[in-house]
Amino acid sequence: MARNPVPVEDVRAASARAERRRQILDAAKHVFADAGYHGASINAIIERAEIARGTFYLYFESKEAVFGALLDEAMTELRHRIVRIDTAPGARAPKDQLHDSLSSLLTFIVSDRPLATVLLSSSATPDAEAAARLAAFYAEVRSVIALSLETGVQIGLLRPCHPQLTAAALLGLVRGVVEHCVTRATEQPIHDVTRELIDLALVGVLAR
Amino acid sequence: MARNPVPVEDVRAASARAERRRQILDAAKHVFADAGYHGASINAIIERAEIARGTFYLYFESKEAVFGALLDEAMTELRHRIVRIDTAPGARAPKDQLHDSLSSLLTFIVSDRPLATVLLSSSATPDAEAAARLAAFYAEVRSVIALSLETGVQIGLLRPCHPQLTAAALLGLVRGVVEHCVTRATEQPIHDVTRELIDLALVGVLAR
Amino acid sequence: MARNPVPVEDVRAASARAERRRQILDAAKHVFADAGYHGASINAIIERAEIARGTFYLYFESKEAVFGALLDEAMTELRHRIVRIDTAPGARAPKDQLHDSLSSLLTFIVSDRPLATVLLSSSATPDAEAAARLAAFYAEVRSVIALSLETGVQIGLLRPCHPQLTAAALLGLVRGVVEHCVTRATEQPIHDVTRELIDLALVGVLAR
Amino acid sequence: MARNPVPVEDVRAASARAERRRQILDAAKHVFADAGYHGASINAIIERAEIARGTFYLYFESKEAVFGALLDEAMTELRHRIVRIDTAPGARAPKDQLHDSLSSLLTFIVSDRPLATVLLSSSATPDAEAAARLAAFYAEVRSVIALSLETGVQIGLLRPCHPQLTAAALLGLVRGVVEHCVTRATEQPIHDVTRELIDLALVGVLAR
DNA sequence: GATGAATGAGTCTTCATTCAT
DNA sequence: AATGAATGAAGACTCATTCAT
Repeated sequence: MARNPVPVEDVRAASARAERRRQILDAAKHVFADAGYHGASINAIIERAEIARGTFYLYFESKEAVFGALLDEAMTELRHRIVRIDTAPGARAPKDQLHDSLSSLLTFIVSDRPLATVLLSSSATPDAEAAARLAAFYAEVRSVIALSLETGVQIGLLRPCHPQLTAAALLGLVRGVVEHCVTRATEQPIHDVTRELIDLALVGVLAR
Repeated sequence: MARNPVPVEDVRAASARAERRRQILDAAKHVFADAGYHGASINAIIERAEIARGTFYLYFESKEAVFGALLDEAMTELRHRIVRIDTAPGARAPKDQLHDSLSSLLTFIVSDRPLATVLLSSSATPDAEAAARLAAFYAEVRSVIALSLETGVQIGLLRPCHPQLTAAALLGLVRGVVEHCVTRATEQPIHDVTRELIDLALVGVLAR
Repeated sequence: MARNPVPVEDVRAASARAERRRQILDAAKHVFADAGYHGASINAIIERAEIARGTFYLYFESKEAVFGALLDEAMTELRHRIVRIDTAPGARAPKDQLHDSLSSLLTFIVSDRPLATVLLSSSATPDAEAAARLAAFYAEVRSVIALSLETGVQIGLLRPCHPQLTAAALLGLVRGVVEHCVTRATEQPIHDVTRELIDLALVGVLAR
Repeated sequence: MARNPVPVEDVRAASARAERRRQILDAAKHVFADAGYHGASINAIIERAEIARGTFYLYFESKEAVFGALLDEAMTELRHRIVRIDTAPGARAPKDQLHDSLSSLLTFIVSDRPLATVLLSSSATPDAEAAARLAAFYAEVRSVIALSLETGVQIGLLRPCHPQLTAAALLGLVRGVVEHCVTRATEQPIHDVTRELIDLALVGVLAR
């Protein structure tokens, strides 16, 4: 057996560092959720994380940097949960695929209330770059939805519609639902919420 | 006849005061839209309003107070445009009523981009009370929608649904559309947008 | 008599502002002299000036700005006192002209001990621009001296020498003398100091 | 014979320690020269020395301590090069002695640009004690010069002058020349510079 | 002996608010 | 009523120093 090229201490150190980072990230998430980007103070973050002022800057360059890291992490998670619908002949029913994808996404976001709060409210200009990044993320999601809509229309599954506008509306719809779930204390099972959300999007509220 | 209890000068003075107030309110609206609540500085507001620092505090108690006044004004305007659907036998088709009401609302909000920006982004905790007021407003709107949904279901116009959840979703949908209209430079006619929005809400995206 | 175009209050306000500025500038000069550029804290300056923290920034953009203003002011004063020797036929004896010019310069600088300290010690990198400005000033002085030397050599008044090097040496010589005067508590009359300085520069220390 | 009281390993260790110390001292010298005392950060020093943060404090008590050590070292070197002129009957010509002594001194200081920078600029109050030490060194030099001047006057070699003041002036003159040599990229041979400097000090700039 | 993560006092700067004129 | 100079609490960030490993 070859000698382990990465000494045990380094691994420990690395994971200790990662833990510290997580601890700060978590504290920051709560503070951002409570006070918004501008309202959040480094003071509040380090108090919550129970670290010294300087320690914060050992792990993040600036307030903006933590915020950015928070967004990036969330966006990565969310991206994993956004799956393109497979419309190939043998694939599962699109509605079922949609249900699973959305369900996973909602479960993730609703289970992390502070994160949801940050994502929902942070269009509030958190200083240039971070705002841009979030805006870019939402734009990306909208464009995924718009493309899906176009495909759906082409294969006759969906009725004709203005894809950009409809995508914006649907994203808003999901955001509204997330806000609902996060705000209300009494939580319905996510599966039911997802079903209702999908029904609303697919067939609307009108009785047949 | 008794002497007019309100002298002419006072009326003039009162209206001059009201104009000044308006001037400040408008300036504040733009600044809040550009920079968010925390990012907005009294400096920026008084520069835009072309008044002295102290004058600001002659009209508003604090930064939070202008923000609150701004929200209150907007909420009053919006409330006027939210009309309960008349489902009495002789009334116009519910869909047409809905179209007119929504159309008027969207026209109002989309034509005032800064106001829209403030309303959309201001969940970003602008210090306690103002945030609470906006939240209360949205809750009010949601409850109007929820009641309408319940009525609609009762009279068989709408299919059964979870009213709270669906109301939250629909509000989100409208917000998404407003954001779309405000963000995009190329503006579609509001009537078309409204029609699309209503179709989406009523019959969804699925082809029949 | 025409009406005074500048209202009395404005004049008062302007001079009040100027006084405030001077008050801060003086405080800053002492603090810079005591602690050097980096060592000087805004805290120390405002305490000495007996003003509030914010007031400082009403008059100066930054710490660097006060320092720059201080240097500029001093440099302006010094420039006024650096007079080119008139070597025209009817002019006063060059040595006398030199004496008057130097005497005025030394009187000015020696009477303002803190200023002298700042000027003597501030080659210690006070952040970019200010350092550059002071360096430029000294370079300017050196070049004035060098030119004078060249002229003197051409008209046969001075013996041939390397102008740049000699100018640097003479500037150092003056600085040494200033330092001497500023450091020693027992002050000789400036006229005597000036005479000695000039003798040294002109005929050296060697006995004939 | 008794066992050698200083084991070989200790010698090695001692010299290893000395090397480390030198390594840090050199790094510090460059950093102080680049950024001045206050502007210099321990960070910059340890990065340049390629050592860990804690290691620095194993060799020096504090930032001030390295600075002090730097000055002490330089002062020791300089002291070795300051030789009293021998005016005994059989001795070499005083001017030649002076030339050799000054030449050696200038060669040393000019060849170590960072050190020269530190020595020239460090009157910028590097925190109490170090500044005092440098001031003491300069005072010492001045007093050597003053004594030499007095002797020279007594033996009729020099013309009468105020020794303290002239010493201060001459020290300034040397500093001015050093600054000139260190600043200019194009370096004249030190011997020429020395000759010019000595001529200036001895016979001044006036033509006979 | 060497390391570098952690510390927290201290820095510069901003900005909502007050108040004498 | 209007002004704007003055205020000082609070903010983000730096850096010399310590100490457990």
